[in-house]
This record gives sequence, C-alpha cells and structure tokens, in this order.
Amino acid sequence: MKTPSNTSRQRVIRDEKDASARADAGGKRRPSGQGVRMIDVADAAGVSLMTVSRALRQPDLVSAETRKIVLDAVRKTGYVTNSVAATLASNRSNVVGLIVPSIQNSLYAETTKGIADVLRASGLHLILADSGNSLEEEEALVGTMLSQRVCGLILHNTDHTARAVTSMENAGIPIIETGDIPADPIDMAVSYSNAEASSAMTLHLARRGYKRIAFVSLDTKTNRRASERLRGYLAALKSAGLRKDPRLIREAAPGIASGAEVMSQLMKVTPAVDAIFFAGDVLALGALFEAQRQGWKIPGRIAIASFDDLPVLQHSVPRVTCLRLPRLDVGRRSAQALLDRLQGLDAPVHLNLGFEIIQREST
Amino acid sequence: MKTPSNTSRQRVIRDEKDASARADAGGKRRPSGQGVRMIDVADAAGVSLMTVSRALRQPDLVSAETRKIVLDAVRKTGYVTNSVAATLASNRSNVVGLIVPSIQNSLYAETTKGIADVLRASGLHLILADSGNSLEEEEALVGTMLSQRVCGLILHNTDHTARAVTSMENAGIPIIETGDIPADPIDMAVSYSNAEASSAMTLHLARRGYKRIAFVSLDTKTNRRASERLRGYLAALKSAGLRKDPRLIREAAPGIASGAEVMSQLMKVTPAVDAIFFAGDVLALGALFEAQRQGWKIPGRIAIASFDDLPVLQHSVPRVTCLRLPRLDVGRRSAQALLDRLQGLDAPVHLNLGFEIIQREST
DNA sequence: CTGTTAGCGCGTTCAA
DNA sequence: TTGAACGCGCTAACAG
Repeated sequence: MKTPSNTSRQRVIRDEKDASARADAGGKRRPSGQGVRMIDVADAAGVSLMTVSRALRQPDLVSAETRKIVLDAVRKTGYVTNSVAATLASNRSNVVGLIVPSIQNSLYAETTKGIADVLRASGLHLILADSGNSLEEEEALVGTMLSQRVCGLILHNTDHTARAVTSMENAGIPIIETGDIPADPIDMAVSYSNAEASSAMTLHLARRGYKRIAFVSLDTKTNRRASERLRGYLAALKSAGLRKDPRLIREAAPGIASGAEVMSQLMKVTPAVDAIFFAGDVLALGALFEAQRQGWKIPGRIAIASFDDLPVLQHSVPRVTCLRLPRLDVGRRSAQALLDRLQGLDAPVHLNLGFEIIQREST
Repeated sequence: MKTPSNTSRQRVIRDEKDASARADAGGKRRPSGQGVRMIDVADAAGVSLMTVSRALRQPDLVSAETRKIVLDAVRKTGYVTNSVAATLASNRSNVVGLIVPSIQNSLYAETTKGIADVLRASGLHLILADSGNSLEEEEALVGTMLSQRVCGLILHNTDHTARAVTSMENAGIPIIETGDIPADPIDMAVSYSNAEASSAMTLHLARRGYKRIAFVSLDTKTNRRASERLRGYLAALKSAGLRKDPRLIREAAPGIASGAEVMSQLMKVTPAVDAIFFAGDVLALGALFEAQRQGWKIPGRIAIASFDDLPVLQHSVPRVTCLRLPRLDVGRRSAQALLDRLQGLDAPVHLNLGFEIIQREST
C-alpha cells in the first residue's frame, strides 16, 4: 500500500527528545513491595505462613478476626502474591495461551476479546502471540507457551506442523482449535465452517439471480481458511448448476488496495461478471471504493458480497451483504469449553456455531 | 449500532452439534511430555541435572559431545523447559505485561504488534489484557500482572488510580506509559502528544482557509486522550484567531454510526460549519458515508479531517486528511526501552515520537 | 481453625 | 568442564 500520489506531507514534529533524566533513572528504586514475601506478612501479622496463604486463597477456612489481621498486614506490607511460586508449588497454572495468525487483524481481535472476557471472569489470564501465518512460528510459540506451563492453549488455526501437534498432544492440557472445523482435531474445536459459509453465500447470490459469480480470496495454498472457502464456492456453483469459470476465481493479497485492484481487473478482463464474492480480509471494501471511483453502480452494474460482517461494511454506501460469523461467541465458547475441561466437566469436543447471511443493499 | 432496517436476515445454519464424544474425552491422555523433568533428561543422558541446564541455557559452557548427548536426550524424552520453575529459581522472569484500553480497537492492535515483535526477538513474551477504559479494572490488572512477576509493564494510558501508581512504583520493574505524553510519568513514557497533534491539525485546517472548524471527539471527561485533543484544538483556534463556538464542539460515542449521526446534527444545527475535525475512533468514516448518502460534496460543501490514519481512510472516496501517528513505532520503541532498562542500559525516559499531517482530498 | 513438614523443578554457588 | 548442595516462595498433606 503506497501513499497516494496526491498526498503532500507536512512534517510537523519528528524528533525524539530525551527529557532530562530522572534522578533515579538508573533503576535503584526501592522495591518495597517487590521483596515482600508471604512469610513477611505472616511475621507482621503474628501468624504462620500457612494462615496467610489460607486467608488469601480460602478465606472461609480462617476465622474472621484472623483474616482481618492478615489482610491488614497484607496492605501494610504491600504484599503481592507470587503466582509463579504458587504455580510451581500447586502444579496448577492460571494462564491460557492464545495464538492468532495476526494481532492486527480486527477479526481475530474480536475472538480474542471473547476469550479474554470469559477467562478474566474466572481469574485466568491470557498470553497472546501471533504466528504471522507461519506454521513454523506457530510451532515455536506452542513450545514457549508449553514451557510457560499454560493451563490450556487456544489456536486460531487448524493446520499445524507435526511436531507442534505432538507437543500439544503430549502436553496433557486442553487444546482448542478454531478458525475452521478441523477434520481431525487435536482435542476440542469451536468454530464455524468456512466451506459451509462460503457455499451458503454463493448459493444466496445464485438464488438472487446472479449467473457469473466471481470468487476472490486470500492465498489458498498457504491458508486453510481460504482454501475451504474456495471449496465451498465450487461446491455451490455445481449444486446451483452454474459453470466454473477460471477467470472468475482470483487470489489477492490482504488489504483494501488489493481489493480495489482485483475489482478493477475482473471488470476489465471479464465484463460479463455480475457479482463478486470477496471471501476474505477487507477486500470487499477496496472493491466498493473502486466502484465508487469508477461510477459502477452497486448492485446495478455489479453486485458485491463479503465474507465477514465488518462494521464498515454495515454502514458503507451501499451497505454490503455479508456473512455474519459468531467470532465473539467463538471466543467465549472456546474459553468456556477450556474452563469446563479444567474443572473436569465433559466439555463438548466439537462445536459448530454456524453463521448467518446478512442480505443488504449491495446484492 | 442497530442492524439497518433494510436488512433482511436469513438464518442459514444455527445449531450446535456435539460431535460424537472422543473416546478419551475425559482427559486421561498420557502426559508423556508434561511430566518430564530436567532430571529425567539427565538420567537419560547419563549426566547430572546441571549439565542439562547448562547445555540448554549456556551451551558454551558444555563440551560439544556432552551437548549433543544432552540435546538428543531432550528430543528423545520430549522435555519442555519449565520456565515457571526457572523464573522462581533465578528470580528473573521473561514475560512482559501489556494493558490496553480495548483489545478490539485496531489502533491499539498496531502498537501491540510492535511490542510483540520486538519482545519476541529477545525471547520475551507478552501477557495482554484490556481495561475496558476503566481505571479500576486497570488497577486490578496491574495487580494480577505484578503477581505474575512480569519483568516489565506497558500501559496504553497515562491516567491511573493512586493505588495502581503505588503498586507500580514499588514493583521495581520498568514501567512504560504510552497513548499520550504524561505530565508526571511513573517511570518511562513513549508516545506522541495528543494536544500537539490536535493543535497541528486544527491549524492546518485554518491555514487552508477554513473558518468554522468543528471538533468532534470521544468523551473528554473520562478519556484523557480526548481531553488533550480538545485542549489542542482550543489552543489552535486561539492562535489562529478563530473564535470558539460551543455549537461546533461535540462529543460522540465510539463507532461509525455515531460519526454519521454527529455529522448530520452539525450540518443541521450549524449549516455555516465548513470543516469538521474528527478527533477519535472511526467517527470520520461514519461522517464520510453520511455525506455520500446526503450528497454533500467533500470538501466542496464540508471538509473532513481525522485524527488517525486508518487504512480505510487512505482509500475511501474521497481520501481523508489525517494525522499519521507512529503507533507501530511507539510499540517497538516501548519494548526496546523496556529491554534496554532490563539490561541495565540508560534507556530514554521520555520519548516524543511526533506525528505527521497527511493532506488528502477531503480538505 | 491453625501450624508443621516436605517438596514443586529449576538456577545459583560453590567445590571438584 | 562437571557435579552437589541449597534455596527460590509457595502449596499440599497431615497433625494438632
């Protein structure tokens, strides 16, 4: 994405000012809370260390007055639980690992949010990392997360290296895969089906009378979600009795500019195209802007549908027909399944949360 | 944001299928890697535990052949470092805490990405949480992160409760604040100045000849970044010799729909307005769509500028004049400053990374 | 209800 | 270059 050529830049401020150093910048601040151990609290309260431990973690097992004395001592000393030591001693961790393909992508952020909310309500925390869509990177991240002794792992991906799979199988913790319905899940899966959703949208377009429906996605070779969407599209074409036209099937790099480019190309190479299904990223948005620029009426000249129901597509001109995927819910349910399993409950192993088609002005 | 009334929903699939339970769903998988301790590797390799520890962490201190034997044993046993125990024993942690106002907001995601990348390159990990713009929630999160013994903390916020500040001051770890230039930083700060940026954009609009410049932001009472932007706007008005008109100053909820709503209101109540500076969130985008819908020419009838240089504003019709904030860089530099401090270097205490104005078609 | 004892798995520090 | 003892700060299990 280059800066548009009609852009003039005004550099207003562009310097780094090292503010005058703080007196204590070297880092010799008094760790008045850092070094306080549970035993210090116990001494301050005049009780044993175990009483402090109980007062903090199982208050019911301690008498009300003792509890008060202990909590006062905690406040006074500025004690902060050391959950590293707690994890080691109890062999029970309270952090969950999450690996997403890209931190920046708002779609994953929604799932992340759902996960974080549910976990926090149960006192668990989240370690987040992104694989940059690389399986090798994912493998490395799985390793470091296991080394952190996470109590569970959630992956927004269903393809993994053999070694990553082995590590996870051996880890003895709940593993959740999402982002698609895996053929052979490692442990549990919570998602929607990309193939089903893609097929449904294609059929929806066919039902509305479109005959030459183009399909645009991200790279199908390295991205399972993209290839599943292509599969769904092709299946739908067949069942709708439309013929497959290779010129109408495209792959695009992520990004708005890329969507505009593909749109422009399709219109030039195959003017007979009457609908385009953008099955990924923000491609549909770029196409929409390109159409505005060129004066192509949507849906008069060309119809546009998108895979994800991005907020911007709900308010654009025209509003864009989309699939609505339960991304937030996928996050919540994933976290819940993980919690259930941790509590020994029989958590559901597979969960297909489905999707909806949102018909709007663009088709 | 309600679903537009012209939307018809087609529920295509909406069920949860509990797939037939896995044979071992109860969770009795063999933890063949989980229970492997360093001592087991040592036994397998016929060396002492310490030799294994060295072979893994300081390979140079071990002879080449011993190293090979140990690494083979590690592979054979499926050993995974227990960094919980390592942290406790060495009193040195390798996770950094990050608290952002909202995980879903892509603006924060960019900074998060910059942080994650730099940290990973140094073998550190990230614990992420969002405060939901609540200072109380932030205080709680600071507590839990300190209890995890993070080796550093990054906050995308410069306002904190007194107790949160005290905790952080006492923690004895590097603390980085960002999102604005704090008047009295806890430790280090890496950011741009919201007031400066807002002022610069307002002056930019004035210089281009706009006389009645409206200002729209998020809630200035609870959001320091918003109030700083308002301050910058007011200062710029004064220095440009424009008078302040209360009807031209608005606050809006976050979201595209909200931006459209404010745009519509401003045009109705004060038709003389000739430019609007949307100082937050995706408000400018909503305004843009509203203008498209109403047929108001941009910038002929009304000019629009935005605070953040969102990708969508770079490709919209028209392209929107924005401030470009170094969000990715803020993340990278924050992480770097933290790393420097951890290594005992004299890291810069304050860093003002500045900003640029990107003049585009909308003004 | 409270205290005591014995580790959790590893790194530090020393000695060999 | 390698090994042995000790302890990191806390919890589990039991005793009182």
